[in-house]
Parts: sequence; structure tokens; C-alpha cells
Amino acid sequence: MPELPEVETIVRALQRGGQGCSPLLDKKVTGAIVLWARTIAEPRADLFVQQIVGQSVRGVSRRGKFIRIDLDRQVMLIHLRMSGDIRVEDQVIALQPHDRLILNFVDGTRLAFNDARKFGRVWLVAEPESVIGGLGLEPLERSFTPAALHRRLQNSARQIKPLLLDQTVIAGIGNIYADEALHMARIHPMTPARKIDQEQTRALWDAIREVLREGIRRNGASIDWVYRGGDFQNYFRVYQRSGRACPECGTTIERVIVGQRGTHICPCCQVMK
DNA sequence: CACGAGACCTGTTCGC
DNA sequence: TGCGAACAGGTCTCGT
Repeated sequence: MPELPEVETIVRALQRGGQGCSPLLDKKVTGAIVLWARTIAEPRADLFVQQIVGQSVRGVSRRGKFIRIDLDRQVMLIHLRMSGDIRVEDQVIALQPHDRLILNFVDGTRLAFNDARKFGRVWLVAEPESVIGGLGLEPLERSFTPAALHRRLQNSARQIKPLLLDQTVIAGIGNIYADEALHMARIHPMTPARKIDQEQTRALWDAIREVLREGIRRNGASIDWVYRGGDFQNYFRVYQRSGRACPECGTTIERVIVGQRGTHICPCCQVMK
């Protein structure tokens, strides 16, 4: 579920505190409880516990949809996948249903990784590049330029939407923001990437950054499980709005399947050229 | 290389 | 009310 803006919202809460979290920096791990073994991708669950105890948090950041927590000797990477969430709270509070991993800190607080669908994964590694090294461009950083995007598109015969969802091309876009960006740029999701001209590429580049920034400004979207009180879901242009009016032209929004993903389009604004 | 199907999981919603 | 099907913000693997 969580895409770049939702992950960014959580990372900011872990950095600054607020929204169900207190700042993680300098907290020292005194114990870890793995409640669902497969949540730990690497190393084995018992080794994870053994290795993380005694280390303190030295940094919190984001790369694509990954949360990166730098510790004294290793790096913990968290991917929330479809239903993951993180709380930082006092240890006296009761565990919640679907809590999968707990880290207890010396100050009496703890981090809880909660994940109803059990798709989320946590790594504890010395070399984070082994996990996140293959990720593509960060869409909100300087390296993501219209020219860089154009180059990627010209090299591919794939449909544009699955390409936007490919984390090795651009890191952080998911189903919501792909649909929103393509609508804003007036591009049909099935358009072959290399058929998108320079002008449309520029529009797509703008749209990607705009929808991601707006998502962050609104603290992400909250669907099904609530995320940080984010309210971007109230500003969707097309996502989950099939049968309703396009905000640009009033045409009824349609839901189609593209690359096996539910996809929302305005058949009037997003015409294949 | 690109695409589709299936797997991994649980919970909610919708139609009958 | 109950029950099954469809669907969900993601990604990986396998077969064609």
C-alpha cells in the first residue's frame, strides 16, 4: 500500500516524532521479539535478534519505498509492502493484532512493525546496497531530470504504467501515484514508452513530481488502514473513482486492467496517440 | 526481453 | 444473515 509519500511521512515521523512515533535517533536496542519469522528477510530471525541488540540508531532515511535505519554496525531496511505500518510507543502499551516485530529500547519505548498481510520484510545487513542497490532514480531528487526520464522511455517498448511501477527504473511510484500522474500528464497507461514524445515526457516528469509532492504535503493517502492521518485520498483525480466524473472534463472515469493492476483512467483526457 | 499467471497473506466489501 | 467472489497502496518467480 504505502508508496513514496506514505513512506516519507512515516520516515519524517521517525526522525522528528509525532503521529504515533517518538524520534528514533540515538535509541539503543535492548531486545527484539520476532512474532512472525518470515517478516525477517535477512539474516535468520534468531541471528537478527542476536545482532541488533546493543546497537543504537544513528540515522533514519528513505530510499524508494524502503525505510533505512542506520545502526552502529549494520543497517536495518524495512519494506512495508501492502499493509505494513510502524509505531513507536511506550513499552507498557499492549501489543496490537498483526504486530510482527518489536524492538525494545533502553529508554522504555519500543518500535512495533505491524503488518496484517505479512508481505512486509525487514533486513539487517552490513551492506545495504545488497538490498537497495538495484533501485532506480529517486523522483524528487536532482538526478531525476526530464532528459533522464526521456532516455529511459526511449529505451523501452513496454507500456508506460508498468514501467512507472518498475522500481529499477524509478523508485517509489506505486499504483495510486502512477494512475494520478498519468492522468495529470494526459497519457494513456498502455502507451508504449518509446512512443511518448519529448513534450509528453516533460508533462509526465512534472506530473510525477507534483503528485508525489502533494501526497507528502497531505501526509500520504489513507485507505483501508489509516496512515498517519494522511488525507490525500480526498484529492484523488482518478484513483478509485471509476463511475465518477473526471475533474478535468466531467467524463465518467473507467477502471481497466493494465499489467494485472487495477487502473483508473479518463477515456477522454487520456487518449492513446 | 516482455508479459501473464501464480504465489505470498489477511481483511473488507459487494452481490446473491 | 450467510457465503463466496473480487479486490486491495507490492514484489518475486516461473513459464511462454
